[in-house]
Amino acid sequence: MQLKNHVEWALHCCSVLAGLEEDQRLSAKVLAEFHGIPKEYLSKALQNLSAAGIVSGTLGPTGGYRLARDPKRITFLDIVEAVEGTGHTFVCTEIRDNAPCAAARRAGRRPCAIARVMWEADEAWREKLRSVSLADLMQTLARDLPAKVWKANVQWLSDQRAGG
Amino acid sequence: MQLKNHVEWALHCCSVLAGLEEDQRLSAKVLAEFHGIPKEYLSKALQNLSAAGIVSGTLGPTGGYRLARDPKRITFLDIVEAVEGTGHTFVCTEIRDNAPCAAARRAGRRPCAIARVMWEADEAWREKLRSVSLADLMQTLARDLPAKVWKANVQWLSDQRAGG
DNA sequence: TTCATTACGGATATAATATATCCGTAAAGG
DNA sequence: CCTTTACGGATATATTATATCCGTAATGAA
Repeated sequence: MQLKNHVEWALHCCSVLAGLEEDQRLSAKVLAEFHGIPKEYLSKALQNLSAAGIVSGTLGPTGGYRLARDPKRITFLDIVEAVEGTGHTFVCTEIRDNAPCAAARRAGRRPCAIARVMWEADEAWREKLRSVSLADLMQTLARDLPAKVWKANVQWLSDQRAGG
Repeated sequence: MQLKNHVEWALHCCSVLAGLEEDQRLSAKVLAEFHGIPKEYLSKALQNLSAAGIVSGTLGPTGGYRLARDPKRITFLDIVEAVEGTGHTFVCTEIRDNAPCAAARRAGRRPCAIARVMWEADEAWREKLRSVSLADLMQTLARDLPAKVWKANVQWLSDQRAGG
């Protein structure tokens, strides 16, 4: 069981967008080149983020993406669910009902006890992702990344827009 | 991202095995029939459980599976990992290094800040699964299941062995 | 206007994984 | 000796992930 690489891409793109000035935008092309990933496929992830209201995309030569709201109010879970969906990792197919001796009385019954535990684990996972915002990540990155590297990135990104 | 159905099957099989008397065993065939699932494919899951030391399989006409140790000492995580593997749901491909302007200094560095958060969420998921034992599940089932249903199941299972 | 650039979305192709079946082997019991 | 069993390898099919391609409409610049 693995998350799709869209999740990794989306998280990194959001962290880059979070470092932008208020009126700046980055195109899918630049984001793809910066991360060394295929542009067309990345676009799908960005469109998911857009549909989820996490980023906002605008058309035209000066268009591109920016965050749709304050990084404090964007959680890891928001981003992950936007590209990966909101389903449980565990899908209960109610095989308890398949027993040849099983009573066929399924109405109004509690969910399978096994599924309940698995879903609680899913919720613990979600709760952790819900507890970390994009702003939190930026703070961590500010500590982790050498200022030199940070600056080089910012420079390169703004060059892309300038150079055309 | 979904767990494979082997996880559901393995959990249900273990819960059935946990209800057995000390010297009883159940064959893959009976377990498959009881759950209405394909025997050959279920066998793969049971063999994984066996390799992980969760169940013990014996050959011959009276052979089959039983739990390899006390249900108190078998956790949901043990079972899930036996069939699903122990990998993280989030795989970090270090795309931060793909930036055209990135310094190529990867040695001795902390893991990516994004990956760290995602892995903490994975750990929260695992911790929850680690906290619930097969014995806990049996207690829940004892409360959930009407005595009548429970008895019918036990009866059917022992009939399989008797009837040949 | 005209043109280049962009997000967006549908259609399609390819690779990887999940799901499943089949069969041979060795062990164990009747 | 025969049946039943776990076990493991090989193979087939279905589903999903990954990726590409192209048409459309919007936007800004020349």
